[in-house]
Amino acid sequence: MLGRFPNAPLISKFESLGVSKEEVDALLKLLVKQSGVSAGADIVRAEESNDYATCLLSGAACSYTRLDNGTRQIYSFLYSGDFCDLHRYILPERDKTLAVQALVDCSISTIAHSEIDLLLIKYPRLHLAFWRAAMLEVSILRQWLSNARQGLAVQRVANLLCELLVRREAIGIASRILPITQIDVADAAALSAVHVNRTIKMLRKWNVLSTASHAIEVIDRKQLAKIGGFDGRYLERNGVSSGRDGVGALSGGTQIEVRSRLMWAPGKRK
Amino acid sequence: MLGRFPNAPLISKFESLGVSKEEVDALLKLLVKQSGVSAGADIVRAEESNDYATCLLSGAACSYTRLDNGTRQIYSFLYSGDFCDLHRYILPERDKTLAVQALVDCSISTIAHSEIDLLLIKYPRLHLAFWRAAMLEVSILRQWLSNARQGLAVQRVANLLCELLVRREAIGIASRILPITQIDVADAAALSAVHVNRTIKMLRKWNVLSTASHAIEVIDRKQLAKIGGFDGRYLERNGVSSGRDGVGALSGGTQIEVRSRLMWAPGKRK
DNA sequence: CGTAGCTTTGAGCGGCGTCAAGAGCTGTGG
DNA sequence: CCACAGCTCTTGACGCCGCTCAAAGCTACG
Repeated sequence: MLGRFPNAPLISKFESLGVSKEEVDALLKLLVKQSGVSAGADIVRAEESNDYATCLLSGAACSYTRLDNGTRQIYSFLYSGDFCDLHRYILPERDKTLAVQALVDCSISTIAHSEIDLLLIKYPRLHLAFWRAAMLEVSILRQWLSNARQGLAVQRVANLLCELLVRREAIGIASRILPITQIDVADAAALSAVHVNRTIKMLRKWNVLSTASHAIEVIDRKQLAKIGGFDGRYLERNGVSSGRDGVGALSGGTQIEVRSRLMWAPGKRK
Repeated sequence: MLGRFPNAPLISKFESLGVSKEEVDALLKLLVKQSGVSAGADIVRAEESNDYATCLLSGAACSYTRLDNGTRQIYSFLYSGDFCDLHRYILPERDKTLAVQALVDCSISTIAHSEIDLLLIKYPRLHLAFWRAAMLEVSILRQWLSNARQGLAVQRVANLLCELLVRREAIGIASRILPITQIDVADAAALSAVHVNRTIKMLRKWNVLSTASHAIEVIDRKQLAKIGGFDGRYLERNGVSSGRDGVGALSGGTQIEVRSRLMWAPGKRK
């Protein structure tokens, strides 16, 4: 699952952000040291400053902070091709409490800040792409903010699951089984784990999720999008609407079950 | 109040983002057509695409969307020197429902997208500053997300008022009377107007806000920051911590009452 | 086969929304 | 100068969603 074309998602992402193939290649050449991170471990640790940036090559992660009372607040999900800690390049003195944790087994790569300096000067379109990516993050965060404040628990959970589905598809993973624990969902939707469970129970009763216990498997995506009020357009990287029916990429789509890792991540999580 | 040095906040903002005086001047020369917007009117309208960007020279505004049920969702506040619609330059096909509304009387100026193209090429540090500003927005949105999900209404309102205080000071307004209606606070904190009122009532009883009815006047800023769990560092533009006591710029500070417009804006708001 | 972590289910409660009504302030038109 | 309209602010009663506490069943793994 991990092998084959580890750089494909990164390439397609940057091309959709307006970067030429030559420029992406220049970036790839500097992403040298690859390494693995097991599920539950931190990819970027809080209160630690690096002189390099980290790029997620495969797997899935989340950015989060740990509050005083111990709760983990998830702010966003990261997938193949996403940089984890560019804020530490551009604003090194800020967001020191923000960390990134692997949700499943991941492989990552790093690039020195000094190399980025040179890249930006040499390739203005790459520079523009980074700005675009930041603006996309703003857009996604607005969506999360809206989702967090508005509506019932069912809507919030449904919306979250829809985003996960679409973002996984964007990098070529078509499984309808989401490799995420209910606790992760709780921290991302800002609900208690108990109530997330009750909510999922309802979605199962409505035949939107599979009744197969111990896994989150989406059966009826359209219904899920309807419940969550999900509009996938905010996720499309190139900003060009694909002209679908208002639920983003959630219409049809073939499915290739990738059951490699679905639940029960060993998790050295605290 | 508006006159004198209309560009001062913009200059200081971009200088703190690492732009040289010469580059700011180049930007200023292109910000030509100035105009006024009265309180309650839209500065940027939803579902309208422009070929220019708008910069707020004076006053205060908020970015928002209108939900299906009619509620106004406020995502951020804008002050002097902030650009209102750069997302339409960098991602023209997205966030079409996002609008910007003047909270008080404002003066604005515009710059053509084509001019920005040229500026970015000629002045890479300006380009970098725009990226930095976007990252700052991400940082602020994370704070709002955290604030929206965590804690009680009192904390959320207190946190919001603290941000308003600090951001107004950052552009030289030292008044402790906030020119904002309780309804605006409600839409920004995602609470009902009724409950915001009750919350303010409590803060008044605790001598954190003035009991002077019909205006939000902060008396005890330290207490307010404590209640709201406010850490002003996320607002500092240059990213360099000023080494204060953990409540950002909320320590002391002279006050110059600027009562020009405080409440009871006529408001053609729907 | 025991332990650790995730999931499931129940009981009770409290914060915040909703609905409703009234009062205060401002600007407008007669 | 007064009346009116249209805000915003204020206050009360009531109901519900989601949190907390608590305990038990499942799955994986050493």
